[in-house]
Parts: sequence; C-alpha cells; structure tokens
Amino acid sequence: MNARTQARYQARAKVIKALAHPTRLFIVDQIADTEKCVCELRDLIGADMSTVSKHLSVLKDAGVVSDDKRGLQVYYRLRVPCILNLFGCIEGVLRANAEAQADAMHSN
Amino acid sequence: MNARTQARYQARAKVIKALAHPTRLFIVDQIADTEKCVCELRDLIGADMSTVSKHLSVLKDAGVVSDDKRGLQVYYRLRVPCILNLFGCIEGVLRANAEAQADAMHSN
DNA sequence: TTCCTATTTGGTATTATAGCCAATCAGTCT
DNA sequence: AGACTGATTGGCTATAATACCAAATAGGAA
Repeated sequence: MNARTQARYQARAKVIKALAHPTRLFIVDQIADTEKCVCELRDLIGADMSTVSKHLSVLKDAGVVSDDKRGLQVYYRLRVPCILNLFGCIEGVLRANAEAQADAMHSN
Repeated sequence: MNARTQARYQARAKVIKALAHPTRLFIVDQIADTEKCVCELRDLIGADMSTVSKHLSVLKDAGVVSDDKRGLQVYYRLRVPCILNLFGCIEGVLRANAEAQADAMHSN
C-alpha cells in the first residue's frame, strides 16, 4: 500500500472513527432532524458537559456535524445526512449476527 | 440515556469501530467482490501477517466479514455488502470538508 | 512420521481515546 | 462594569487499540 493510498484510507478512517462511539452515534441520531444545543444533548446523554462538548468537537472536526452559536447556546446539526443510511446497514449486520448465533446454537 | 438505549448504541458502535481503521477499510475494499486469503492481503498491505490476521479477526468478530478455510489458506469475504454504500457517503463528507476549507481560504 | 507453510495467538511496548474536574472563554443581562 | 450562563479547553488518570516479534496451531506434502 503506497503513501497516496494510505492517505486516502486514513482520511476515510478519520470520519468513520468519529462515528465509532456509542455516545456520538446517539448524538447523530438526536440531531438528525432537529438541531440541538450542547446543554440539551448533555441532558439526554447524562454525562458531563465537557465530555459532550469533546464528543461534538470530534464530530465537527471530521466534518460530520456543523455548529451555530446563537446567544449563549451553540446548536449542532447533522451536516451530512447520508450518514443516516449507514444505520440501516449496521442494523442489518447486527440482525445477521444474531441469526448466525442462533444457527450456531441449533447445531450443538 | 437508559441502559437499553446504551446497549443498542454500543452494539452499533462495535460494528463501526471495526471499520474505523485505514487498514481495515482497505481490506473491506479489497475483498468487496473477490475473496482473498490472508497472505494476499498481507502482500497488498505490506504489514506483518499477524497484524493483518488481527485486523481480520476484528472485522470477523463484528460480523463484517466471514472466513472460509480451504487447504492451508483462509479466505475472507465481505459478509455485508451494504457497507460499500458507506464509502460513497464518506467521500461526500471529505469533498464537503475540502470545499469548506477552500471557502475559508477565500474569506481571508 | 517429519518437514514445511499459512494462520492464529500470546506477550509487550507504544500510542490513542474517554471521562471527569477545574479553569477559561464568550456572550447576556442588570 | 460585574455577575451569570453555556460552552470549550487543559490537565490528569484509566482504559483500550495497535503493531511487532516470538511461539503455538493446523493442515499438506515428502
């Protein structure tokens, strides 16, 4: 794998890595159709505000969300809606995993 | 976020986490339409075979790939093709990021 | 059986990530 | 201006991920 290829996959991995955390997936779901401020997300998640803020900065740095400061609040919204399509696929993987596990049980 | 919700997002995150590495993304691309054995992937990637094997086990454990031992070789294939759709979306994010960066340059 | 080859597993050092607290920053309101 | 609120940043510790080497496993061939 040469340097150019390596760089391309690294850029892709950065975006996916930003999504690879339960809290951040939850955030993406929450702001999918309605923007929300950090304090709202903090309440929904139940973690320290600084923790939520850092998760949001990871998502923002990857280009997944965009922010908009209005008054004291900063509102975050999903910048790239196609990410939502991913969730259906992931659910498919989980279903397939569950089936495979069930099959393995039967064959014992 | 209650325990049930937490568990669901954790399960999803596991699958996405399995994809969140340049080498593993490369592997997914490589076996998208043709299964490949570990040694072929090792040559393409240029890392230690044990490293490649561990990447494959992460993907397999998440249910993304399946393996098939024939003779001395173990062949890996993509188990859930819809993951390929993700790549188009990711490229879209990267393009949007590049544009945003270009815009930021102009406004200086 | 013994040798050889492909793969996996164990051990370990290095690096990255997560979460909380405390401190800081940036607006708002009086 | 000074007090207040929402958000971000820095610092720290704990945990997880990565990559290599070396050792073990599994199957094929002599």
